[in-house]
Amino acid sequence: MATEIPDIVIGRLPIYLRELRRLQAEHDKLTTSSHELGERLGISSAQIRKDLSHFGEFGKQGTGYHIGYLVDQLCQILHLDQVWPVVLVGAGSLGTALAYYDGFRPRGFEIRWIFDTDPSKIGHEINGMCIQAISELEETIARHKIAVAIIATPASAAQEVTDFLIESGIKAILSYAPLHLSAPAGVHISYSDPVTELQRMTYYLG
Amino acid sequence: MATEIPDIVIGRLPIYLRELRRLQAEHDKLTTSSHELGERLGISSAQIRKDLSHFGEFGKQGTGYHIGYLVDQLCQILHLDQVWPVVLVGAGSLGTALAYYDGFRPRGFEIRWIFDTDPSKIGHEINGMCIQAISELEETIARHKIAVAIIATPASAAQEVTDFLIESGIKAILSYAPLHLSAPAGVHISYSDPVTELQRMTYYLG
DNA sequence: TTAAAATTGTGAAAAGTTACACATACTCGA
DNA sequence: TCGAGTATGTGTAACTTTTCACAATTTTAA
Ligand SMILES: NC(=O)c1ccc[n+]([C@@H]2O[C@H](COP(=O)([O-])OP(=O)(O)OC[C@H]3O[C@@H](n4cnc5c(N)ncnc54)[C@H](O)[C@@H]3O)[C@@H](O)[C@H]2O)c1
Ligand SMILES: NC(=O)c1ccc[n+]([C@@H]2O[C@H](COP(=O)([O-])OP(=O)(O)OC[C@H]3O[C@@H](n4cnc5c(N)ncnc54)[C@H](O)[C@@H]3O)[C@@H](O)[C@H]2O)c1
Repeated sequence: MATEIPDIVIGRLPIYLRELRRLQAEHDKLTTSSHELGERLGISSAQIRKDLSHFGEFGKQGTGYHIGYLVDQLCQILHLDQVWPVVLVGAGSLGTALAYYDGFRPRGFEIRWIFDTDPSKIGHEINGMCIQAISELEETIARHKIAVAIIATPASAAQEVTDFLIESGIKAILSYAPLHLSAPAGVHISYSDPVTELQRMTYYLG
Repeated sequence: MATEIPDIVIGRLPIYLRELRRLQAEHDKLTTSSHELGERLGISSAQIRKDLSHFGEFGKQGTGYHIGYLVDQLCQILHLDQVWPVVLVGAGSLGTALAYYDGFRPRGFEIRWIFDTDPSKIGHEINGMCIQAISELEETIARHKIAVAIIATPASAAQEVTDFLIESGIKAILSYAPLHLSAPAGVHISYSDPVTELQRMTYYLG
């Protein structure tokens, strides 16, 4: 039980959490089962049970899982018992949508600072936040001990931005720029590229 | 060689293609090697060779891969020797950013129609496209034989929209709504949820 | 011409992941 | 209290994916 937990297991926990929250919002039922959860997510119940068993025994035979309790446990495991402050770099059309997005806060994240290099954007406000010059990035991250950043710059700037973020102390980056980023061990990077997702699907279309 | 190719292999091909295009744009070198490509992507060279070997022998011993030729082959495999017309559902802040995004076209996709249910949005233009009522969706998809759609509606509408898209003939959907969607076999669904990505990373942060 | 270097494609081994199936334990109603 | 039903947690088997390592081929340079 104390061995290294596979990344692939960690990756499913947020999905479970998301669906449990939906169950909480929909039903007034207090419990669910690995079978119900799996049914709703297209995942086998055995897999859900095995995944959760890496972290403890959260269920009860005959009954299933208490939804609220499991949500709490998953939040603890994923370190979501706090709101993570987030830095956004790139205040273009995507960055602006992200800055206005109200779906981060209730799930544990909040974009609090926005940076850009375009002098015509610096000083303008987006959703109550002032777009700041990149020159202020390092001190902001240090002062507020920020660990999480989102990159929404063009691909051409993304590696340079990444290097600077990491140098400044950022430990997790979600990048929307369509390229692989290099980072030292200990820094976590996720990607969101709609085109690779679409291309993956068109393989299967005649 | 003629057996079923694993999904996980298909999923890496767009990444290879993306990096090959970057190589094309950067260098004037005409060839690359599995080692160079792997180095740039953080993937082992053996994996790249094995992946490609599912589809044929594209390389040359001692030399590596001709970049242009490999790009062409990957485009053929992924059915990117055409531009796929795409329907966008949901003209909110994210949908608007997507509608303006100029990164789709050069990689094989083009958003051509935008649908929404909000009467105050219908009739307005985004990037030269008129926002249309959902009631026109079915006929548009049929008339233009559209196979690909992007969902950028709130989660609460997404399953209903999905059902309608599929009923109308859509075969591949990229959804930004933060929930699992049900679809019959033969319909492909991909997801983009920044929060699950961030949550996956915070697991590793103290 | 020859030897060293580079590089592929691939069979086989290793590692990782998922599915199976069942002992165990709780619930509910008679 | 009992028996039927439900559902967990898990050891093991089956399957999938990655890595290894090398024969074969081409390039390069002496
Ligand atoms: N627009 C979309 O819908 C969409 C969708 C998916 C992915 N993306 C990707 O997201 C990224 C942003 O897309 P966008 O459409 O918002 O682009 P955009 O051109 O509208 O905005 C990019 C912003 O980044 C800023 N920028 C450039 N260099 C910078 C630097 N070194 N430091 C800080 N800021 C810098 C620019 O000034 C600009 O404000 C791109 O990589 C794009 O490929 C966009
Ligand atoms: N804004 C972001 O940066 C962002 C980032 C990631 C994911 N998302 C997700 O993307 C989706 C859209 O986000 P948003 O911020 O653009 O929301 P939004 O509220 O700005 O826009 C949603 C749009 O969908 C339309 N809509 C509602 N029901 C519809 C229906 N049945 N058919 C067609 N259109 C319908 C609404 O009229 C509205 O125009 C949400 O699910 C959100 O969680 C948004």
